[in-house]
Amino acid sequence: MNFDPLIMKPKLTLKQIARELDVSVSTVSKALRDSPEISDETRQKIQAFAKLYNYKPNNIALSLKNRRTRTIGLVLPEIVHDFFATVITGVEEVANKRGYNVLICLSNNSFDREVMNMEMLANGSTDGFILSVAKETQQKGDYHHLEEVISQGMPVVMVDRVVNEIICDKVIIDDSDGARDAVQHLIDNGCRRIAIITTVDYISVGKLRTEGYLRALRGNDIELDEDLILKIEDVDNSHEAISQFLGARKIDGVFAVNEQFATSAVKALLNKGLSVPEDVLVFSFSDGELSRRFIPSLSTVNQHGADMGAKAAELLIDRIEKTVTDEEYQTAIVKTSLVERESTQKRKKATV
Amino acid sequence: MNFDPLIMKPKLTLKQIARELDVSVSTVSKALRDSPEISDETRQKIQAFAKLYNYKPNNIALSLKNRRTRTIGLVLPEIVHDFFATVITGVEEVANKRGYNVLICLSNNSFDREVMNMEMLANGSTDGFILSVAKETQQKGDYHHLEEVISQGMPVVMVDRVVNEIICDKVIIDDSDGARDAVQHLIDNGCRRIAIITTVDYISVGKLRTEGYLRALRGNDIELDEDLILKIEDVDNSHEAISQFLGARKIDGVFAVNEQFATSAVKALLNKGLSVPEDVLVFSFSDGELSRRFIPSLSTVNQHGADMGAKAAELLIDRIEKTVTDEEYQTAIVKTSLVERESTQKRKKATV
DNA sequence: GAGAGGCCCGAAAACGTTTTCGTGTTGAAA
DNA sequence: TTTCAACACGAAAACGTTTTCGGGCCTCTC
Repeated sequence: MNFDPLIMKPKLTLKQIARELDVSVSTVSKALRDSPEISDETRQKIQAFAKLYNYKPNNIALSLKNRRTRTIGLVLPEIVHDFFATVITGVEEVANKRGYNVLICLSNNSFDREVMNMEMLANGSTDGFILSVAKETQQKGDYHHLEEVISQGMPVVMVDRVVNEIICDKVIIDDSDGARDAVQHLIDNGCRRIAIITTVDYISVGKLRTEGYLRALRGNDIELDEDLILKIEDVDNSHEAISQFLGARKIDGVFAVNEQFATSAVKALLNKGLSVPEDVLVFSFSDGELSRRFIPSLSTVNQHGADMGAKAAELLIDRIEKTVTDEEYQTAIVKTSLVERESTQKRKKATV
Repeated sequence: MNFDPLIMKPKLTLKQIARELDVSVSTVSKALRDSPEISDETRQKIQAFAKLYNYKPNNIALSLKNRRTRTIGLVLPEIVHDFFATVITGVEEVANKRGYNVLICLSNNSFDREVMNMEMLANGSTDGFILSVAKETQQKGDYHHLEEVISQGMPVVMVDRVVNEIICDKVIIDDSDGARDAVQHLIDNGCRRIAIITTVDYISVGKLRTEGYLRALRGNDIELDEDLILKIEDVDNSHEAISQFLGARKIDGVFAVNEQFATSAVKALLNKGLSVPEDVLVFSFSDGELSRRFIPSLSTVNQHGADMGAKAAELLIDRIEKTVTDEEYQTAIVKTSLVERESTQKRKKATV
């Protein structure tokens, strides 16, 4: 079936139906919406015609008229890591269920692109935003673009990487508790010299996870050794740093705040002649494909990204559809859960 | 800064500027677009005002007027696997560069959701589609929704999972060649009994990769052993099947058509007491985080997903912006490339 | 002083909807 | 026969733009 201009059938409009059936546009519109103003006869005629030619109202016209687009903007720093991918899945699912589309923009962790994207979408394309702020934005601390859209009356929900200075709905996980639980698990399994591989402090979640690590140590009266803390600035070139760090220290456990750090750690330990989990236990954050498939499979703190995305979409759409906006902004905390796998089980079982 | 209704400043419109400056709406519009019809004085006054209050035209109104949305719809089967994530990145990048937004919908490999999504977006939300068809759609062979949007004059570009029955622009990789090269590489490194772990044939890319495998064998006069071919139906529960398959056969090489199969294969081999790459070489398809981070890191056929997405976006936007549509539809083939890593290097080097 | 022409600007239509309001016709009640 | 309600439908405005067209006023020229 080649593309033949002759059989092109452009979208049907109310006006065309009206002309065809020799009624007015208003009559067609009302008939299709089952208005009692229209007689049964006319209504059935119009509905039959519309169905036959598969009429669907034009979304853009509806958006303009109703001044709402039934579209939500999702702005993410990146997408290649499983966590954000699952967030998208969650957002998409409830958005679709509630009749919304999802416009996705990637900031690539760049402040400028984040601002650009939001300005682009704020001009009518979107009824609200779900946002996980770019690394660079957190570093700069410049949030004028957020204040801007909020002051225009657009609801914003922040996910995971939130900024406290902005008042809006938020969805986060108990980063600190999750980290504490993970480290506690290491301690329970006999670890005493536990290294942490984390991010620099301006990344909110990195800072919180570091806190959790510290709390776990304190809670078990293990003296903090600052020398066992590695803060990574540049994630992309982290492997070398991790390798050197672990190579020079004697430890029995590693807590890494993401899968990348964790796998680098395992590799470094193997190169050093140690084995995981026999010599060193490794616990990771962010449960993704990588952790599941890795050998040894990695114990992780599951962030339930899909749940977070779903919750964020619910909050946003509720906010969009509320006429009265008197409800307090809330911060939903999605519970993490520990997923125990081979990397923390001393007696290595061949789990599949 | 709490959200205060009092400092709400809703979006500025031409009408408001006009009223404020005591001119007509048309004058404002022309002034902002630097029309020569407007005197310097008025123009500067209006532009200054617009800039001061940060006027931005409403996208929806523009879309309605121009009957184009500058938005492209991207419909994908899934997103948690790196390949599609990189495709998104590529699409997003050139779309943004050329002033387009990207509406993403996930079909979750479901036919119904694919149809729903496309119908939703086709009603004016989108100027065209980039699509990778759902598994279920390929299985059913029902493409009426594609014919539908195409007959309405919306350009469609298919990526990776294409269907030959539909005439439109396509972006694919040389699946068969890539697979052949990978298997050739195994042969060159001494493999003779090479197993393939692939998908069922209705998945277009799986079938093509299987073809490449067969071609490589033929090209080297290696007799085909049907018993070394494993076709997986259910990806999610594939590990058990792979484990049994490899456990019962004597081989010296494995070619897997995706990262999941490859990692399962490595695990199964290890459980069997074999080591990779010393005893068995493993080559995978789809170069993602998993292959890079795995131990041993996996040799893969890199699909260059970002390039594919970028190319698809270019094709689509060209098609959208062409007034004359006489150009032939083209199928762009993005070259794959082999990435050699530890899983096929007999002398295991500690690459980082 | 009158016509011509150029300069600026406004009115209106259009994109595709929905909704309010008005109006003509019909039937029945007075 | 008149009046009034119910009924069925159409006209028009509105959402926020852009663009075409027309017109008023000034200046120049003869």
